[in-house]
Amino acid sequence: MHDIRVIKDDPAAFDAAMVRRGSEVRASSLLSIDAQRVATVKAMNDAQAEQKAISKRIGAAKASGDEAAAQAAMAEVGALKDRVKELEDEERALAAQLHNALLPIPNAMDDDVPTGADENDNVEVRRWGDPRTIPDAKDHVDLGEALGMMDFEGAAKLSGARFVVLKSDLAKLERAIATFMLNLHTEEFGYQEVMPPVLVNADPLVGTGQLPKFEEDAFKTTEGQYLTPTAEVTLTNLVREEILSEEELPKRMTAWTQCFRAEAGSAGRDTRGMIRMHQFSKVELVSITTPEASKDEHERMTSCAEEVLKRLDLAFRTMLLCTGDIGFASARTYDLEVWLPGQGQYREISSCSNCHAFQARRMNGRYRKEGQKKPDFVHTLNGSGLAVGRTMVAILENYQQADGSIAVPDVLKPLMGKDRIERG
RNA sequence: GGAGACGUGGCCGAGUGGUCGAAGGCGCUCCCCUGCUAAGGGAGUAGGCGGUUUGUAGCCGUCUCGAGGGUUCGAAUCCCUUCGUCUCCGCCA
Repeated sequence: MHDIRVIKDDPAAFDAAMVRRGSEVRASSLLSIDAQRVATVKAMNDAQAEQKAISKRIGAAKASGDEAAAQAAMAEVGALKDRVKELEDEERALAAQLHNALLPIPNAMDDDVPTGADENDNVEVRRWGDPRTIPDAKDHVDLGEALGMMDFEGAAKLSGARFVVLKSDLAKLERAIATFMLNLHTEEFGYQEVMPPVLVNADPLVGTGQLPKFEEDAFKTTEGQYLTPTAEVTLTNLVREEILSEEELPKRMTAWTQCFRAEAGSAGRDTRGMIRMHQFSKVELVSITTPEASKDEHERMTSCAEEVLKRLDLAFRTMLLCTGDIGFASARTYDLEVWLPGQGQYREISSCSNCHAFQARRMNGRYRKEGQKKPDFVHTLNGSGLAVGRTMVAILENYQQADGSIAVPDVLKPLMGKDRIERG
């Protein structure tokens, strides 16, 4: 969410930021609501002060036994009471109107975010590893089904399309991948492991920006709660309504959770295989930092995600997303794309975003700077470290053997207890 | 799910209709005193919004005692709703 006072200070900058976003929102419409609001607040405060003063006189008169003076003052305050209530209602309505107008507005982006229309305009910033070329490479679906460990038909019977049932060593591989990632992030990078709920109220989703604009992407229960599309929601919202001390920052958290997405806008896209599921697991990274530290933290977080791919010896490239591809809440985003020999292309496996104070303002997450009285909003960052399902896809396709078996990456061998996955 | 109790400032804890944003204690900050591995004295110590202002300093107004609504000239204090916590029972992984 944007700060109306920042918009007021420099409406032209806000308008320019929205033009880059392709948003039609302009400062003038917001500022006129705010001007009404401020005028109403002023009138309301004045009326409240008057009412309060008279009420105190009544109290004093009663205390001194001057019943006549008390009655006179009570008569005086009668009309004022309605006026106060009227102004309070008006103020509340205008504040809500402004709030609701600000909520669907996307974050402003950093100046160095490249201008572009869609993912084709993203800019490659680095590349690691040699993309494997495998003769007659199979994709993960053929590999997994041939092993008898990846069952889309069984999943369809249970839950419909875009679900998968993993069995035997692939079920175990899911667990091994997640454990490897969690161990790396907690033991080497200082992230605190968290096990959050996957069912949340609406407020946290408003906080991170999934609501109100993207309601159709989420699964909602009959109780009015939502299945979380990513642990970014729960981890980030842990600082909701909090005022942290500066020493607590940066706060780094990681969680392995199931993620649920309706994929409402993706009909027909990636319908084959495990790339785009309604349910998948992901190891998420979240950092809460001071405004000064978020830029460096963004680089650090991205390198933490990259390290996972390096240790798995999976070739990847790091992309700086362009203005047309970046997410709603993000000011700057790196995507990691892993090489998939079965598909002959790089595919997104992680997305690391710096949201600045955009989410913090929505959830009122703040910190107090040492020696400073007023609290300030924290900066929030989130990244996948990594998507577990897509990592499995990458391992299957990159480590496939001519006989259809899968070599286990070195770092996963201890967790798998074997160095090859083959049909049993 | 049933019954009951409770929800106050960083923490503990008073306050059951009148100047209470709120006693007292602890913690913390600053100052003073003391010259010793401790104590004493003083001051300060929530957040939001708005105004004033060069200013995220100060000052002024207002709102907030889990949240929302109501009664009243006036509510932390009364009523309703709701969320949460605890205890007992039931159920259960």
